[in-house]
Amino acid sequence: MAAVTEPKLDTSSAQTRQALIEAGGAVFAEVGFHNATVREICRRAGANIAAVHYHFGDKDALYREVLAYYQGRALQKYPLDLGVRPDAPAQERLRAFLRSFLLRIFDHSSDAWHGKLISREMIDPTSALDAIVVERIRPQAQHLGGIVRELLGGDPNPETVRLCSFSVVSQCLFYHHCQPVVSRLFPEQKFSPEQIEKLADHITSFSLAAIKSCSRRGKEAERPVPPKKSASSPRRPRASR
Amino acid sequence: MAAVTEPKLDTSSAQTRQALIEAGGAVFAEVGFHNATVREICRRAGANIAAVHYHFGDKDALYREVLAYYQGRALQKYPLDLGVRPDAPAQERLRAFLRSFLLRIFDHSSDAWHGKLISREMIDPTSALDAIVVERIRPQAQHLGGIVRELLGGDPNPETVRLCSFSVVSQCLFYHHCQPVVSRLFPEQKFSPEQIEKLADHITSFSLAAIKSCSRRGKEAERPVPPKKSASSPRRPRASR
DNA sequence: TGACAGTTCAAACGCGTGTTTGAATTATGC
DNA sequence: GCATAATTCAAACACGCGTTTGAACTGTCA
Repeated sequence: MAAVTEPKLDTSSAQTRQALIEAGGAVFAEVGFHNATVREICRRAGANIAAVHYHFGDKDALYREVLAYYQGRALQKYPLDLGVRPDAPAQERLRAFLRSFLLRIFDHSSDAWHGKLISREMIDPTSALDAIVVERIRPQAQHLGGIVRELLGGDPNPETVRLCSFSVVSQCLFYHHCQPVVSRLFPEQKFSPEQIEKLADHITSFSLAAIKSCSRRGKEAERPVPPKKSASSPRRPRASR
Repeated sequence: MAAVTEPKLDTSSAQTRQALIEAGGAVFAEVGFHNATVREICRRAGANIAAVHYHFGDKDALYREVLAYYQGRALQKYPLDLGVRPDAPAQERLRAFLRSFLLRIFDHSSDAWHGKLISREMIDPTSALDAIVVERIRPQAQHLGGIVRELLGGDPNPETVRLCSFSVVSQCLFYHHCQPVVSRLFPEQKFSPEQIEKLADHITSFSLAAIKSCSRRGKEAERPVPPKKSASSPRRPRASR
């Protein structure tokens, strides 16, 4: 209806191609690659079933195209550092990383589908996961690892860095992976922008306190005491077998 | 071959029924309900394709049966408290809860399939999820919530309890949901029993330190200061937008 | 206007799925 | 031992999937 005056803003071919990518992003993000059907994608794109074959070749090729397309947009909208300079304090960079992660997870606009696609790859991997790990996840892991290493201070054990990084990032991934459960357990829970900021606050302070304690514990064995006022010695509970 | 002397230890019908449940547990746990095929389950059970229909009715009914069967076994092998008394210190109970959770996740014996089945339900829910939330997840959430509430001390904000519980449990779920990624990022990482204990140690101390800090922060606003030596005021970083 | 390439369309193909069938086989009870 | 029920089996059915097809449509240039 709206396209009467300018029947070809772009070539009609490019339009359907774009519509397929966007509909594909939506469907793949919602139900995953395996459960997504070409018919549903074409229906949402307003295109014929054969359009996927004509424009991309097959479903796999469309999926790769969708992944590549949203990779660029997601990184553009939510860079890892969210505008915080790399020489900013590690605490600030951690908070920026976590906010970026959460915003990506809870963003329901089309720009955020990439994060959901990747989360789905983690659980039901396709052949595209190997490339995703190298191109997207490894850089994120190194980025976070750098922050954690600085927070731990000194020359921390690589395994400690890894464990702490996992502990941090897992708190974000939880809200994406387990949304069906969370919404059933706490139906009243809404994820408004303010709630997301509270969530980022919580995860940031939760993680900072924990990492500080890891740092302290790790150093106890080697050095006298880090330059802190007076930390109450953290007890390490052990289940009495 | 071994069953020559006693061709019917049980009725042969009950045997195939049991074989189907166990094969179903394996296949459902490996690839999820949607991707599991009746043919593969029957092949592993050494049964005919029609056996599922004959003994259970359809694939959905078999799935529910599998879920119910392993529910009992998993709770028996890995109770929430792992033998730690409910009047034990909260720190000890937290560690028991986390060890139980991790052991369930990394246990590759058939007793542990239930945990994997539930984890899969979280991500790709079937109609069975509602019952699972009520029967399994809610009790776990309440169990953990009780521990966290005690660790926070006083009369903590329910939202704080929820956020901390999520932060704790997410660190365990991560290792189940993201194993494909973890194994690609760190191929050398193995999850031996000793590694799992180290992991439980890490998550326990990480969480304990973080919860303590939450407790401190939450009380600052209302009461003078909790009975602690002298806590260095935790700064809350904010990204300077 | 008319040939032509680019694009869309409804229909169908081949395949794998869960399910069903009716005969063959095995166990059970008199 | 034999009729009867319970169980297993190979084969097929109905359906949805990704993919392919050949005709119909659309816009372009001479």
